[in-house]
Amino acid sequence: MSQSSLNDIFRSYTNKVGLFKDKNALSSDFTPDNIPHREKQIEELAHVIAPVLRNEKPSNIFIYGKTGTGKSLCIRKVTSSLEEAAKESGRKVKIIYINCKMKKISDTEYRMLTNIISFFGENVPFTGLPTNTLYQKLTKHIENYGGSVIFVFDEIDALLGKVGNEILYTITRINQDINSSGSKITIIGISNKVGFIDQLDPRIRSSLSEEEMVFPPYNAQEIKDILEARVSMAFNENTVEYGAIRKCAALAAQENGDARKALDLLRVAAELCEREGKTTVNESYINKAQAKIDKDRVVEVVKSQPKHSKIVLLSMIKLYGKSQKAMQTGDVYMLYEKLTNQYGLKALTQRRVSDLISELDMLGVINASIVSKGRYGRTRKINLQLNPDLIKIMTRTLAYEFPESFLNV
DNA sequence: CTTCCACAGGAAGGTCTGGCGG
DNA sequence: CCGCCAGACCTTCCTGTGGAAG
Repeated sequence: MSQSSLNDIFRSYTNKVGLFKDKNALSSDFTPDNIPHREKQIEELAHVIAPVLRNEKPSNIFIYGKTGTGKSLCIRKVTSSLEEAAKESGRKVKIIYINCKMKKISDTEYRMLTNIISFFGENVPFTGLPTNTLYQKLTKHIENYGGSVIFVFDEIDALLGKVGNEILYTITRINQDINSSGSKITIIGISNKVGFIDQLDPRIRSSLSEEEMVFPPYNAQEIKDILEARVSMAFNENTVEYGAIRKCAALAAQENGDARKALDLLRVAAELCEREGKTTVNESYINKAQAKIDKDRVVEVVKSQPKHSKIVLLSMIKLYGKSQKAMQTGDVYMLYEKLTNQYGLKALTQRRVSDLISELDMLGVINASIVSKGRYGRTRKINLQLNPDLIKIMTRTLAYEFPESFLNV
């Protein structure tokens, strides 16, 4: 690229009035003053936790709703105004908001506890101590606090199994143990899996769902309202065509009424548009944005996979390249073994590879389902229903790490 | 109806890393 | 320095299973 064209790029940025007025308004952690179509839920939530202001213990709440239905947003809104109200009336209220899905931060029992304790101002070593010690520390902190402590566990379904049961059970038990100290604990659980509550330990289940709330998916009309409100905040006037908004809403409504998705689409579309130097976002950019989001996600995931997982994926791409049709675990494993040998690596067991395959499935890189072929066994049918473009990109991503000869087997 | 394939996927345990406190 | 701990990542061993073929 010549120097002058580089100058052009920068000049065009400074001279032109951009599309965006405040891009922040499209980000997923932006809390607008007004949350459309959630007035009822917000009111109900407020009623449930209001007793805090009278030093009474509110019911625990369990909130269910699909991704992008405004659960976290409403909770954030309600808890922050509760904090304000508490400050005015001199009540002690502490909100402990934990997103359980945060990798490396709150996805294990130990890390979760570290995270919670940090809300009380103590920094615990991120490894090394026995969990027991952490539980003791936490109990002490809550006892000493002498006010209302509200735990918000967002995406609580991410800690299914032992981790979740252990933590939730202990926290509910702390509540009973410290009755005398004046501290009160309330738990708000947020999940996007319907069946989550049934998979919990019965002792926790009843206590967690004293109060239940459902956030229904937004329909296309509602998403359109949301988008319009945000568009006027985020963009300069007359930069987004109505058709683009409609398209966005339609796409997002298809995907379980996910408003976050709609906002992402719009943001990416506008970024693409801006990059091309155009001044109005129209429908075609929404389509491009959709494709870009999908592509970026897959590429990102593939890049961050560990080596063996990449080789497994490579095996699948090669098999797919040959036959263009679905394959099964055994086929993939055979090729995988061959490849690892060539690379001078020790192959993992089939048991492990089976897990890697199902991980790739969950990450949406491949599409696998269990099928029974009667006499010919029961296995995973693996499909790479990716477009050729994506397969090319994946191969290139993988080729970056493996020698050329390796790729042409 | 039974058989039997080709795995799925649970359980338990091993090994390694990074880090604690004494 | 030691012994201990949590967690990531694997292996070993295992039981379970949908449905075409016989």
